[in-house]
Amino acid sequence: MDSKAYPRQPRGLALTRPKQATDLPCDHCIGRHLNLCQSLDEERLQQLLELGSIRHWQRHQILFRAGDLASSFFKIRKGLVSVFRTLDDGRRQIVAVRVPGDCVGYLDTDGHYAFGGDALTDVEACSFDRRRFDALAAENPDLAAALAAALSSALAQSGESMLVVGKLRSTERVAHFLGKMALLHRELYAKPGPFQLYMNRSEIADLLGLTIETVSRSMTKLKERAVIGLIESNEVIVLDHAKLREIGKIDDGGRTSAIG
Amino acid sequence: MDSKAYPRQPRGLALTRPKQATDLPCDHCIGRHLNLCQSLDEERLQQLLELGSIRHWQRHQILFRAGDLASSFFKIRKGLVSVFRTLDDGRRQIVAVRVPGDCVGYLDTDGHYAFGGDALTDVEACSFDRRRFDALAAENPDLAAALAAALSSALAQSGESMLVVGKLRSTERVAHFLGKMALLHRELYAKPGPFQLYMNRSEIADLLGLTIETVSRSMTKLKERAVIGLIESNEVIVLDHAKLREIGKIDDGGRTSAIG
DNA sequence: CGACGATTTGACTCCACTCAACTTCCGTGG
DNA sequence: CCACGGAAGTTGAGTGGAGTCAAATCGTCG
Repeated sequence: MDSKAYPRQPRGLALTRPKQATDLPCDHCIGRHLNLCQSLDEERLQQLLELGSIRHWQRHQILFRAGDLASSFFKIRKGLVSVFRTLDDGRRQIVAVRVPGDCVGYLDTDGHYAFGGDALTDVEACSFDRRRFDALAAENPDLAAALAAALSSALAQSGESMLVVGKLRSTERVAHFLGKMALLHRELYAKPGPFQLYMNRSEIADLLGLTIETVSRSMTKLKERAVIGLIESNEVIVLDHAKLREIGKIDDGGRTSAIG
Repeated sequence: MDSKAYPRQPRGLALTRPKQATDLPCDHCIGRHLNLCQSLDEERLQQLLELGSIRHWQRHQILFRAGDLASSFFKIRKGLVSVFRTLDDGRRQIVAVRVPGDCVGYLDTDGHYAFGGDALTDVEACSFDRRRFDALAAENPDLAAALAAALSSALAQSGESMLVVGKLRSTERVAHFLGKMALLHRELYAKPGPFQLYMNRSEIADLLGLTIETVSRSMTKLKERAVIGLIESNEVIVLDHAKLREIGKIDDGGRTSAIG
């Protein structure tokens, strides 16, 4: 119905770059999900390491493009990656934000990437040949199990995101996002205080299924209610964690930790 | 913000029951996803079969409840299962609809089901002990690979759902849903013609992040435009497949087939 | 028939989108 | 040094689409 084109605000390279993008700790420090190196004997470990090569991307560079041949996937070591899908008319939905330790680019339809992958910050990732990895996994149950665990975790996160986008109001969504980012920050740095969002309003909007204006207004509301404080537009401090979690409907215990 | 309680229309047992709910073909007929019995030797196959026991549920019965101890998961043989999550105030989001061949109840946080599972139709499923299955998978790479494939597929579907719920307008969402259901119908029965939705307006609304009234209005619009026809409120015939896919933004080729 | 549940339809409201102006913040160059 | 331009973000006014509330219709079952 009424498929008018979305003239999308120009999504060119941002001049302002997050101050310490590459400062995000690497996965080995925090050991989240799919620890590919776990419990493999010497020989297998060697094989796995041979498959992977470390690569780097700058913010807003593309790791992989939806529809391209999915020859390899990536295990993030540093930085954040957005996984997204775009409609012909320009509407874009960020499906997940992946963090150090996560894998991206593993999903394919018919051998082609099912989603696109963008570097939200400067990114360092280990690139694995998909075919050879699968072959190795087929002979190493532990590796396969790790993969299944990672996929399970991602799927659970994805389900939570569905709830957020499908059922929460705009300010609730933004609160949810900020709450999850705060958790991520604590997990990565194990310290409270202000933190970077690493995403601009446009990216947050595409993640939450809102517009940049609505995101901005929601942030203002949360600021007015003294739930958060804004150091800069991209730097946030949570003033009332309980309230933020309540508004954002973040189940306490906070075991499911990523942003997805 | 303003978390007023949602008085939710009574979701009791529906008196009207889909005519041939148990008529949905079982997985062995169509071999979708995670074929657990594939490529196992005799001994392993025997072990696997010993883990599973076939169970039955009626429409609107609960397979598993979010938060309960996730002692076992289920491979659907007949029928449809909705996987959902509920907020304290009653808002509910159906995260995925699973079909014969799929597995449900595999996702857990800390050993407890991360989502709830409802029978959308009468359901026949094979129940597996989670712990013992994982142990078997740890020794059978093929099994683990099949599991990973199933999870990958589910994750890709989940991503597509995010796009639908996050970026499509109400009528587009309903069109998407109907298009996917039509595909499912063709896949299960390999024939065109009218088909059952197996879901009432309330369930469709909870799946698409809409209200029952909006779903109803969207269906009326599609009917008025001669894209679909309604035999009964629950029985649909697609009059213009191309148009339906166009409105619902269903990428052609239609390889990704499930509803999730 | 009468009651109830499911769905449809109507009237109205409100939240989020659209369009537009304005502010900030940079960086560049006169 | 300040002027200027561009990009990101904020704010405002107005619109529209989906939600809310309510009534009407339809179908089924007792």
